[in-house]
Amino acid sequence: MTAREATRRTEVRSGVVQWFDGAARDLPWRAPDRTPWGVLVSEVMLQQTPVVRVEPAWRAWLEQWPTPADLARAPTADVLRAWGRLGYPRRALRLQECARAIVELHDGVVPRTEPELRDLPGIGEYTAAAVLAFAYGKRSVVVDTNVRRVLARAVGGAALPAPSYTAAERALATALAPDGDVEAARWAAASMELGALVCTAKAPKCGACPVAGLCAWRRAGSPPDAHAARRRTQAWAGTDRQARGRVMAELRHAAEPVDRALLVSLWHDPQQLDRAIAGLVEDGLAEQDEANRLHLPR
DNA sequence: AACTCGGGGTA
DNA sequence: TACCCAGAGTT
Repeated sequence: MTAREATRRTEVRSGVVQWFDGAARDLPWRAPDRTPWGVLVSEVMLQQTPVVRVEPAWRAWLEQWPTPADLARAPTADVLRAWGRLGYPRRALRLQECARAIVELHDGVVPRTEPELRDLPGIGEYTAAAVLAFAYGKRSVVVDTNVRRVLARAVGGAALPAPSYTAAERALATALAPDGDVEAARWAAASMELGALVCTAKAPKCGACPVAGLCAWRRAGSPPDAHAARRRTQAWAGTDRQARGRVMAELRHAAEPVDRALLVSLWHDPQQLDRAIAGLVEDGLAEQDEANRLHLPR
């Protein structure tokens, strides 16, 4: 890397962080009275679910279960109902398992080291780094879909990052993270926020970008996405996932165990419905009683 | 490395 | 419609 490139990276960092001082959203999990548990809950809810949908669910969740111990002893059916339509309900299951592990292994306190966080159910590379930075203000390399896009454009000169996270991206993010705890945590929040508000996937607001003049993608003439041909979004209508979602929605609303005959009336393909139910039972999201009726786990 | 796993808002 | 969203776990 040339000295000029090193300088440019430093300017990108400082420009984004200064922008963040005036542009940061007022999110509840950033409030001064937040707890590490509140931060952890927010990060799990935000795994593939947009901020606007998480915010009300997060408020209700933290009111009902303000500590890991509270969630640990809750009926799982209540947990899955509170999760509602956030999507990927296995996350709710893992979040409760996570709370129980925190109680059992860490005396009810969210751990503050990366290995301990990574050992918790539902906590992967991103979430562990995010909790370290945002709950404890510790240096970590936080790379989510926003950061990947910001770095791909500003430093990599590409329209969008590759379909899957690469070692080169991790290395770049690691090299870019400031040395100090406070600075690294601030950079993590700022780079995510830029990706969420300005450097968006579609129609980026380059006119509002603090580092547009430094952006490698713009300097290259804003070339199109080189990976476009390899991207493929998963279908939704008629999929097993939709069938699972339909069953879960019914179980959430039902006060009593649900007869299979009722579920058949909700889905056009009985075999696919069977697969969906078997999958849900396998995942621990649903249970069958002696009369073959379905209900949420107690 | 490639899959699976929800659901809704937006263009 | 298609795309996108503060990813994790399994194969």
